[in-house]
Amino acid sequence: MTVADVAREAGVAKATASRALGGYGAVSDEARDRVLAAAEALGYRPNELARSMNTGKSKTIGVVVGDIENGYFGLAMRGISDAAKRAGYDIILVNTSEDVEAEIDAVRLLLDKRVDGLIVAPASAYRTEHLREVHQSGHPLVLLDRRIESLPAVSVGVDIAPAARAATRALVAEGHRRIAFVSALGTDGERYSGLPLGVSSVTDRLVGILQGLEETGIPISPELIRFEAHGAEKTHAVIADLLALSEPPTAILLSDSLVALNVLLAFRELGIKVPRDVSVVAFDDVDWAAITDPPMTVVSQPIYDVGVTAAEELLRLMRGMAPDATTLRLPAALVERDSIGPVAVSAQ
Amino acid sequence: MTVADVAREAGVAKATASRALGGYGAVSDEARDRVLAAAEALGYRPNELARSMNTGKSKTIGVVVGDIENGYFGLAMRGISDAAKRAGYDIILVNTSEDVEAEIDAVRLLLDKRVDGLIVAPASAYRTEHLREVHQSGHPLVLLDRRIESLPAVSVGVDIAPAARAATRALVAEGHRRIAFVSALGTDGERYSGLPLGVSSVTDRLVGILQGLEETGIPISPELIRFEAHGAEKTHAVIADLLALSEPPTAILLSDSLVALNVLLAFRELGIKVPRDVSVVAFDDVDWAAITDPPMTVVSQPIYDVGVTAAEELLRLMRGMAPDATTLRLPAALVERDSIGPVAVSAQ
DNA sequence: TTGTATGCGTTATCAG
DNA sequence: CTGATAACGCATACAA
Repeated sequence: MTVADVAREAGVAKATASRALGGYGAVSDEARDRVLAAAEALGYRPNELARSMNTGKSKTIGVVVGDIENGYFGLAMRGISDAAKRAGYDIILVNTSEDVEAEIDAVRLLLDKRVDGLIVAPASAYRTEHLREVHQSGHPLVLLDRRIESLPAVSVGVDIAPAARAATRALVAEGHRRIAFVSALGTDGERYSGLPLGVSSVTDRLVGILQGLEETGIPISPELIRFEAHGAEKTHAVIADLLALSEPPTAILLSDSLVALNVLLAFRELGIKVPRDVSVVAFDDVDWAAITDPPMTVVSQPIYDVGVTAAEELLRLMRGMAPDATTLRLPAALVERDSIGPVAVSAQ
Repeated sequence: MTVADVAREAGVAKATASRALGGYGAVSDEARDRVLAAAEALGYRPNELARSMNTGKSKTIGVVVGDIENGYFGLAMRGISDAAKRAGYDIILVNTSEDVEAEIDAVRLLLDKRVDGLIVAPASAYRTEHLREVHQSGHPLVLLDRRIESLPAVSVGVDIAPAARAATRALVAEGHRRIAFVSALGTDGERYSGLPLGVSSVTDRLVGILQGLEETGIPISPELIRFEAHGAEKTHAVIADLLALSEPPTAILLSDSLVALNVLLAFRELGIKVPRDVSVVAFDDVDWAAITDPPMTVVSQPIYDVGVTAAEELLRLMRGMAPDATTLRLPAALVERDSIGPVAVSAQ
């Protein structure tokens, strides 16, 4: 069933049928009625591919994320999806497994499929030529969660540093001076040797933490800043290593909910009690944070809204409007529950 | 940059350039080299929309789920995505918020965009005309997680009944005779009045449970079968109601991980201890199940594999091959941890 | 092996 | 307001 069929059935020209069906141009009421009736009768459905071809618009946006299985992106995805749907857009979702090569391919393929815009959570802050090309060639692009300093594209994420600072100060207020940070970020085995890191959202956490430390006059100990904690085993090793230090941490900040989960698992295996032995604060107020023992103090992030905002900014860009700002950060907040306690006597 | 540009640059006809670029038909090595070089020089990228238009294939599959934010679908999505990518397919993801109308629209729109196939987790077992149409019109369709009795389309899910039966028997083995089942399924306020339910995956759980009960000679108590437990408040109400019964349950089976979370939350508020006061088994071995207090006994489901299998079955269908089977069920397993205990003395 | 001409289903242009 | 006709970018039957 094509427009031609409908036109013939309605006794009008293709152009008229097309106008009536597409709801544009000028069509007499009578002609429109005949066309619509014919379309209904024939069960006509437009071929969106053909339509896209000469409008140049596909009513589709591409979303490229590292791990859709991760609750963080799942929720952001939901926000993107809801906002996009409201505007009549569909979403092509590509999961890169945090692999830059896969990201490069994905971006190219999505452009080949003529998506109207792109939302990308960049896997790396270093390999960014492909995104720069996209941006410079005028394709609407919004960076999700992570920003790239050298790329003036719009980025939408969470203003995490202030909350990280607040979390750190909350720890210091309970007497903690040996405060560790554990992240799953891949650093090719290298130890911490200064900012920035490869992923801005992790950098921002650390920036806030270091600021909180400095303000309270606590010296920064590079040996307490740890990466590569992905997976239960590696995380267990990182925690065991940290605890074996001559001056072990009395508090640990956990970079994301997956790290938090693995750390709690390691604690259980090692017989560590929170907050008796170690105090803990995790980034991201995941749903299960309230049922851990004890309920976990966390930095809550408006992830769904980040998704909504990212999509809305992209829509602005696609309409040719100026973005609200080149870097949009939504506020995070410290949600105090019971995983912070005073420093254990034996550790003081 | 179009094929025409490349052809001109390479000094060949459009058709030759098209063949060289598309990697089909017969092209001399020399011509191919010239075309590829020209394409490279001009930065040519194919317009996949145009390509799709006359091949009839879009290399895209549509996936329609109720809630991408839900870890279950997030993981299944990952499986689908991985399998699809291996075969060179992209995915258009639509979230329906478990709304049938949204599902109907989504299916129609995806077809308009000429997806090559569809994977749908049906929101309802009753409103299925749209899916029947899709199937009957010959479009490759795979049902995810939930099957529809009257629809002979391929469905891929988990063989949950045997595991539900095993879970029930494990409960009975510890002396439980008052065993409840709590689900988030919407039933318009109606109480349980027989099978099947609106969602086959929930029906299957109940079938297994009832079977386990019958086999062990325990009478079925309709008042212990509860629905509508979605959200923390409603779940709290359901639990409070259950516990206020003259003969309250000593064990509860939780239909999914979200229900489990809300029930644990309600327990905490009500001062109920697991398994001292109530024993618990939850469906779906969500990542945090191992860190609850105590670690939770669960029915583990191979969700990622369900996603992979669904995508692979769809690929078979799209290739015109017969499906492996019309109903594919992957095995579930009872993972025993510590949330099942003997019946409390006061309740016996 | 290569080139020519035509079709895919729309929208857009321009007379009428 | 309507109709014929030309794009859109590519694939493909057919001829050379």
